[in-house]
Amino acid sequence: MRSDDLNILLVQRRKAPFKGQWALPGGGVKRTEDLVDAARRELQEETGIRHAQLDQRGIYATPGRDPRGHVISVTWLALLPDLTLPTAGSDAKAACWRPVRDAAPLAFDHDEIVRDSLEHVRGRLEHTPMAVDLCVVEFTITELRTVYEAVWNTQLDRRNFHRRALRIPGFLDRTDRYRIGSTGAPAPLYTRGNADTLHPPLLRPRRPSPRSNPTPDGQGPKP
Amino acid sequence: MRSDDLNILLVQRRKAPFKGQWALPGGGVKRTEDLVDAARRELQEETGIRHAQLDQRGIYATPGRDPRGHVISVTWLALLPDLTLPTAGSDAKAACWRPVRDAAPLAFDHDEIVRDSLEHVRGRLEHTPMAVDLCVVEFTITELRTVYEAVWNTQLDRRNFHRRALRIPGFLDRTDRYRIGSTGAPAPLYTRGNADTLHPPLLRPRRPSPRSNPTPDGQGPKP
DNA sequence: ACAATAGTGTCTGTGAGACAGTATTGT
DNA sequence: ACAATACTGTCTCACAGACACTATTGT
Repeated sequence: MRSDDLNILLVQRRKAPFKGQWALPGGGVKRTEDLVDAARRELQEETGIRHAQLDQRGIYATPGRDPRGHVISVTWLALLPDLTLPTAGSDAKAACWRPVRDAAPLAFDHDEIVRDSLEHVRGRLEHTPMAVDLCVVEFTITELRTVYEAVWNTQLDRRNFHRRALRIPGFLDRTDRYRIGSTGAPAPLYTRGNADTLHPPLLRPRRPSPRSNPTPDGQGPKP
Repeated sequence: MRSDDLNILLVQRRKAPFKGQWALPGGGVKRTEDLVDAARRELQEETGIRHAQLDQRGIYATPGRDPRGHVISVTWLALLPDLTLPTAGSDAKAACWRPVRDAAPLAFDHDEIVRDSLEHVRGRLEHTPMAVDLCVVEFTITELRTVYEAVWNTQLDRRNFHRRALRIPGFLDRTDRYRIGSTGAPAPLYTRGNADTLHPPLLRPRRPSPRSNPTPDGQGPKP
């Protein structure tokens, strides 16, 4: 998450094929190495990022996806708040964050990988506290809602989201601190709870909306 | 599906390691071969089954999962109605269907693979017409419900299931034929519709049940 | 007649979505 | 005073789940 937008981490390729083009960071696995260790190592080598929680996502093996031969790629997913700044590494000329909307076109079949992964995250946000990974350690309900809105690319009703999020047991732990500095009432800060699945789930809107358009009511209350 | 129960296809290993033990069918990929072709070939060699629709499921690469070395396994999933009888092939001493409940213990980490895959199928049944793959070409609503009950390991209300399944556009196409032979009214036969996702989804019961136990009302109507 | 199955209808509780109103802050 | 934000409450519609009833078959 960077400035209320979902970004992905890209590197600019130093070598052929696709030299100079943008791609997802990655590389080969060594013989003695577990897959997740290889992913972690490549991430660090190419972007300097450490300590990210990597979750296995999928595998891509269509013949011809890599002009060098029959390359099988295992993809990994990590969600980070906006604190990290990537630094280019050995195999990469440069590294940067790019809004996921504007990422295409990428090298290899990485557009497809990004598309699949985004859809995966969208679904997982409903049943896991994964969105918390995209917030700083202590966050407000509004900041959490901003994450959901960015990933789902929708507008959510502020009040209904608030009510539903707090109803889920083990999702959010309230602290005794508040976010101040901006205009408005001070917003309580929350941390991630101990639940690893959300019951009930926090479902994204599915119907086109029964009564009216999904327009937030901007007008104030009657005096 | 065999006799209202969800079964998985197992082979008995002919060679070490785990010689004589039951395992999922599988084998190595050749250099020129796409992954799905390798899976299809191994399935046919070891069990004689052809023409199954294989979907990629996951990848398993934990070091030590195979005593022969660092083996990375890509797993594939196919759902079949109960017409097929496996025949043992080259690398397998025998092949059989086994109820998924009674499958453990299997060779390697195949118990874990089975567990993950079952959970995956359980979720997919809510959003895809995948359950139809476990029925014969023309099936009754009751037969379809039996599939859902077997996979989810629950009892579903006959009438509510009926109503909800038929409400989903593109899920089921009614034929003009009926299933007869057993007692009771003739049941209309259906075929799979053209939808590839279910809107609205056919969700499995999540709450413990608000009013009473999930007991079907066995008693007949009042005269 | 009776049991078993298929199909339809009704009722109720829960929850999502829409929206009003109040409280607290900075400008 | 006013704008912006946080929080609470109410209303309505949709639907899941529970269950009653009718229709059609075989024994």
